[in-house]
Amino acid sequence: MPEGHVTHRIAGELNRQFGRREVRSTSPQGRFDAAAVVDGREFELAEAFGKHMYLRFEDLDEQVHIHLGLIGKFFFFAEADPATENARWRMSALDPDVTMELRGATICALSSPADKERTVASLGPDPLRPDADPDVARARIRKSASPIGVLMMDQKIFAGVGNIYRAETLFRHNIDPMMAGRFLRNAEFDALWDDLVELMPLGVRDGRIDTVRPEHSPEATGRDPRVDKHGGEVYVYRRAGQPCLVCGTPISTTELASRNLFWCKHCQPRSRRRSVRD
DNA sequence: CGATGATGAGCAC
DNA sequence: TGCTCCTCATCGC
Repeated sequence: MPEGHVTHRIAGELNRQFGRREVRSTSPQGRFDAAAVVDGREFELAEAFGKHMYLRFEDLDEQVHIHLGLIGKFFFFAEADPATENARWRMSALDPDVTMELRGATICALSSPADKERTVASLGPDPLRPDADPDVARARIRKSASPIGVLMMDQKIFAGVGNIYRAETLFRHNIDPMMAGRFLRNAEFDALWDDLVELMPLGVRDGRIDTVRPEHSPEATGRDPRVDKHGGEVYVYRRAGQPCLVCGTPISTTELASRNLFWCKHCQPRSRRRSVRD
C-alpha cells in the first residue's frame, strides 16, 4: 500500500471518521503502550508528511507517529468491536460506530513535539503538500553524483515518492534512471515535479496509481498495461519483459537503491551527458 | 555493506 | 506452498 498517496488518503479518512470525536483506544497486541494515553480523548487532526503521519489529540503535546513501512495497513470497520487480536492499535468512536485497526506498521509510537519537528525537517518537499518548496529538491539533485533513480527514492529529496512513482515519472519524461542527478536539466526537474504534483493527488483520490496517458491506453495501442491491486495502470512498474506501451521494446529491470527498478532502454536511453548548461 | 523484521494479499507454480 | 512487495529502522560483520 504505502507510498505518500496512501498516507495522505488515510489521513483524510481518519479526519472524516474521527475528527472532533471522543475515542476509545486500545492495543490488542500489547505493543503500543501509549494507546491508553489517548483513550477517552478527542481526536483532533491527522496530518501526513510524505510517508509519515501524525495524529493529534486534545490536551496532549505528544502526537501519535505512524509509518506503515512495507506491509503496514489500516482497516476501517463500521462496527464498534471487530474483535481482532493482531492489531497494534485499535481506535473506535460511538454513534455512529466506527473502528480502525492498524496492523504491521513499522512505527506506531507517541512522539514529542521536538521529535516530530526533527523528523519533518529531515524530509524533502512533499508534492502532496501545498507548502512544499520544490527548489529544495532541485538543489539537492543538481549537486548529487548519485543516479536520479536513487535520488527519486530518497525521502530527503521528494517526501512520499516510492518505487512506483519513481519508475513511472522517469519513464513519462524519458529520463535515464542511471544518469547522475547533477546532469538533470532544470526543465527536466520541472517536468518531474509538475508530474508528481499532478499524479499523486489522483493516487490519493483513487487509492491506486494510474500513469498511462490516454494515447497509450489498451484501446489505442492494443498492448496491456500492468493492472493489479498494487500498481494500478502503469507503463513500466513490474512489467519486466513485456512490450513498452510506447515503442514495444521489452521493459528492463535491475536492482537500484535496494529495490527493483523498471525502465525502457529505448524510451529512456543511456545518457552521455557530461554537464548541464541551463 | 547485507540481513532482519513488522505481517498479509496476490499470484506463479 | 512459497515468493514478492508501494518501507525503513536497527543490528551485526
